[in-house]
Amino acid sequence: MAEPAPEFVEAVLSVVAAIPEGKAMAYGDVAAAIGSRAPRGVGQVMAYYGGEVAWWRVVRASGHPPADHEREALERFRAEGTPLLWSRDGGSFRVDLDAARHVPE
DNA sequence: GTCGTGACAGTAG
DNA sequence: ACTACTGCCACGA
Repeated sequence: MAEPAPEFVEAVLSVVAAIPEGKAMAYGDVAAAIGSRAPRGVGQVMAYYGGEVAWWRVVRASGHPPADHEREALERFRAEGTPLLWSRDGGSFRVDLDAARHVPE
């Protein structure tokens, strides 16, 4: 599998690590924060090095958590008090980026 | 230099 | 709410 370049990885991890508790960022926002436009590249890094960072604070532009990881993410969000928007039946949720969006310097 | 892949984004229906 | 399509960038082969 394709292992991302250390520089790009370091840049992504740095941004993700800078997200405070109760906050969140979209993949596109992270990419923009490092001066790139590769939300997919960010996803690649998370897939390999996500175990060393708060990957749950990185969600899609719609606020949906990463695929196959929403259960883990939910526990983190619930523990950190991240603003969540639940569906009417409570079967699914999404992060309220309007309130939880972290704006890097 | 080209192709396939990906924890994506945005728009259209 | 959903699916489908296109566009984007980064990486390994």
